[in-house]
Amino acid sequence: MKNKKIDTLINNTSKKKYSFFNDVHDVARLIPKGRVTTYGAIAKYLGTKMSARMVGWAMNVAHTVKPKVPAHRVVNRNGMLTGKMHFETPEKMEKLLKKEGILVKEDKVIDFEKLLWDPILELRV
DNA sequence: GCATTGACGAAGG
DNA sequence: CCCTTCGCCAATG
Repeated sequence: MKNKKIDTLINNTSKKKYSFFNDVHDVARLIPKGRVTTYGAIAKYLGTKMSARMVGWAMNVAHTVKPKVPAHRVVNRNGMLTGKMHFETPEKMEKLLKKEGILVKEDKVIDFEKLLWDPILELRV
């Protein structure tokens, strides 16, 4: 299986280097409003299933790339907002999520499984 | 260039 | 069922 789906979806055939980060950012930007996904799901989709850490690392620079990546829609496998502290402001993440209709309590996403947007399921061609 | 660390996740105790 | 360990790969010291 190849990651060509992403390339096709984004039509990103520029000279841009296809790095893991870039892919992560691309997938993250494809997350529909009001939905969330997990680091593992993205990693899995990209083929490096076991390296969910790298996804998180990519999120660390998510706010530095041109089109800001909606990192607030990415949570860990428990649906917990583990990365909120790494945002510009910790409150930003929850605020954005709630703004999109996602309920957050105790740093956890309510009905997380229901809102989960798995790229493997949604983007599979 | 080696060692440590990480917004994670699965498996083992 | 909670806690620890290991794996993964890139960045940083």
